[in-house]
Amino acid sequence: MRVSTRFSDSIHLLAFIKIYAGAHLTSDLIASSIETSPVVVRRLMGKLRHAGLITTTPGTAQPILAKPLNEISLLTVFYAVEGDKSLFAVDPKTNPDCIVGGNIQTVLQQYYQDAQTAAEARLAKTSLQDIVDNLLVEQAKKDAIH
Amino acid sequence: MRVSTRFSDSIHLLAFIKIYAGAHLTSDLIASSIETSPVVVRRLMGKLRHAGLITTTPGTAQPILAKPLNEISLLTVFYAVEGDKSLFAVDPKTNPDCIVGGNIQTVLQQYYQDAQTAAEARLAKTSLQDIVDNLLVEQAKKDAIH
DNA sequence: ATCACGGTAATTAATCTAGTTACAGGAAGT
DNA sequence: ACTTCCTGTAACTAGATTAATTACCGTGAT
Repeated sequence: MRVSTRFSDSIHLLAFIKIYAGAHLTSDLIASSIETSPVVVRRLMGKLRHAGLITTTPGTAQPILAKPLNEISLLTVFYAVEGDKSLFAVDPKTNPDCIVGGNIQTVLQQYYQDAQTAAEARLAKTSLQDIVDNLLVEQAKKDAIH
Repeated sequence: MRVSTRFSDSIHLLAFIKIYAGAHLTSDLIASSIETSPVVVRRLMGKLRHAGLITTTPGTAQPILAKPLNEISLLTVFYAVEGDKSLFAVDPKTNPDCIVGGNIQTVLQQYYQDAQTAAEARLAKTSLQDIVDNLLVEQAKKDAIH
């Protein structure tokens, strides 16, 4: 199953808006940082807007963060762009006339949910502000070398 | 970002071998429980064999569990069939000449790893014997009703 | 009015999964 | 030996998902 980069790109996008708040933030400029197309950026912004994380005005650049970044967790972003999609997939079509095939979904579902909840709890602990702070630290490390 | 049903099907397969140990365990029979094709079953068995979870003899039915099921965790099965594939995908191609694009992979990687480790820790806590026990309980519930 | 944008739909290309077909070879009964 | 029932794999196909692209409409500022 192919892995989506929407989640990573959305975090990228939000961090970019924060860090380059002074620039003329067009979808074109943001796309050049993510190295994707402006349409992809606008699609992501659409999902983030629906989730109430940013506000935008049609026809005008400059998306605005709707909340302070320390109030937005990675989990919030994940839900915004990926919905409540599950990390582990149950095979929905198995033989119901079999002890295994007839009950496996019920049994696996709970363990999968536990694992996913554990992962989500970690994502909930990290805010976008943490990401921005880390980005600046990493950049400072690079600058120190050169 | 979603795990294929190989993981679920492999758990199914191993549980089936245990529960129906008395039957003539051909890949055809197992496939009829998973509702897939015998070839898919044999492919999965190949991975499980390489991981040392079962032994098989070419030309002969009856795969054999290489260890007691309480010594095989869900995480072991996950690694056997999915490798160390990550649940969250970093976007590898971003603009290096940008504070965000140039450092985002490094930063996200650690948080993603934390989240994945948390999920894996949960998977490691559950053994295939737990799954089998639960399957039998669920089946008993059904039988009690009818 | 023009120009620079965002919003969104439709299409395409690449990739992954699972199902299928095909076939070589092992094991066991006759 | 021969036949039959299997496993082990490779090759191919169909479907689903993702991201990139093309295209077009509408908005807002100058």
